[in-house]
Amino acid sequence: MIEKHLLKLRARDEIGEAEEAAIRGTLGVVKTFPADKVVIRAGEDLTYSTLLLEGMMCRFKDLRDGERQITELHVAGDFLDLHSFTLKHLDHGIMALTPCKVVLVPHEQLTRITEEFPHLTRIYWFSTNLDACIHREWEVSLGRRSGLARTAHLFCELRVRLGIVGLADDKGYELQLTQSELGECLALTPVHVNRMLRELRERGLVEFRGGRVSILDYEGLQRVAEFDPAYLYLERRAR
Amino acid sequence: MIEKHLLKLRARDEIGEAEEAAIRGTLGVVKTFPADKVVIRAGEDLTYSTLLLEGMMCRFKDLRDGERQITELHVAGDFLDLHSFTLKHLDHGIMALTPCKVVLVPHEQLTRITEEFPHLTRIYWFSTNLDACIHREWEVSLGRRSGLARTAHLFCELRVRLGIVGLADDKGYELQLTQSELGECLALTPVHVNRMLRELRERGLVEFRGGRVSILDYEGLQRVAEFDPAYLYLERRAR
DNA sequence: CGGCAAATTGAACAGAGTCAAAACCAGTGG
DNA sequence: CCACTGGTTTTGACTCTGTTCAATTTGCCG
Repeated sequence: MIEKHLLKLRARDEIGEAEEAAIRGTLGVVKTFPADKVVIRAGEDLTYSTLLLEGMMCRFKDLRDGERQITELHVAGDFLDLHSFTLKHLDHGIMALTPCKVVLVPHEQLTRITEEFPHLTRIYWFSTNLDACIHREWEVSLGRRSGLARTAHLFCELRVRLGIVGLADDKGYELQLTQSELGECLALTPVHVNRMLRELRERGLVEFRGGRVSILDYEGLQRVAEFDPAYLYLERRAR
Repeated sequence: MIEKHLLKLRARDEIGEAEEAAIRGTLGVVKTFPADKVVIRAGEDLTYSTLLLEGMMCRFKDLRDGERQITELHVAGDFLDLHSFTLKHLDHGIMALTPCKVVLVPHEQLTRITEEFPHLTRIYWFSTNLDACIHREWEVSLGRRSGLARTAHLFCELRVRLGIVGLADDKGYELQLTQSELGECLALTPVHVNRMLRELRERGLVEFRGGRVSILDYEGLQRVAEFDPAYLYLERRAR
């Protein structure tokens, strides 16, 4: 059930037998959500964290005028709100972008981990820091990259992150998002997203169509995006 | 020496005597840096974290064409790179914006904390999650807010964060940044920053001049910025 | 007093937004 | 089986926020 989660953790650090067992011991109820369902509302009290097993979710913040900024995409294997363990409630919402399956992890279980498994604690701490790395990279995208580069960059990021959990290869990956939703990630209007997708397609870099990203020229795509995967910390560190 | 750091922590949680002593026990060498000095380079191996005692620093990422995005500002009392404890090296640089004083905290001391002080560990984990909250809010600013609102929002954020450590009041606060540096935070050109500052001044909201932010109408400023301090988690949580 | 970075202002330009319309596509019900 | 519906995608024309380029002014400091 948590194979993808373990793949993600083990891409960066070693997880021993006892630690894996400890992780399995924290798992609670399994739940499913339909697409577009808001799973966690900003501000609500949380006593558990949520591990994404299948599907894609996102963190988002709404503005007064109805605009929405998606601040991070989540793929299978990600903890959606491990940070709620320390924050107790979130400053943002979390919603399903596709039908999703999750498993809940009660905070008291995580407290137990912090008291009995210091190394595993550091791994989970790392995991929330990795989210922060992604946020920073998105700040750079939103602040400095052109619409085209921004779009390309997102496709590169997903190529890597989905690749870690076996959901992407050099050919591409499934991505069930609308162009509007892409726009909510990229801070572009749906109209402009469409233009950027056409441009990337006409340049022979990627094609996004029918819920699938087809990578035509990964090298070229990375060049347009100025993509450097260093921020995703793919090296395995010794324990 | 670390009064401001304790003020920051205690604004959100209780710190007991033993914990305070433990924190003091982690402190290593004190260092000073002149303005504009890059203190930590992206990618370099780190074996200590750095606590800012005086001055202002920032996290930044450079792009190929020489552009720079500042992804977070740091004020006295902040850990600049507590996340380096789990990341081992940073995906971004850290530089001084003003003359600064810091104290180094060796990672082995932090490891000791994680092994002996679970509650304090959670507080520091929270602290890195708070940085992520700030990153998310900046994503919203960079993605969705107009130049004017973005500028106003930054002034509001600093009013709150500097206020916590006693460096700001309702009148305003010291801010030794150039308009170019503000532009690197806001992803605006220096020329446009200047125009936004004029607009804010002419509207009677804030005045930024001679290294000082003078708040003329905080209510109005928050309204323009759509500023909601919830993302800074000012409530104290019970232990 | 001179030098130089920072701040300021104006004018032309461009990337992305807005508005509007058409094409496409999947699901629904007669 | 097919017309209808509503959401999504696509394209064009016009607008606007913020950039670029260029020149001037201000202010600090040796």
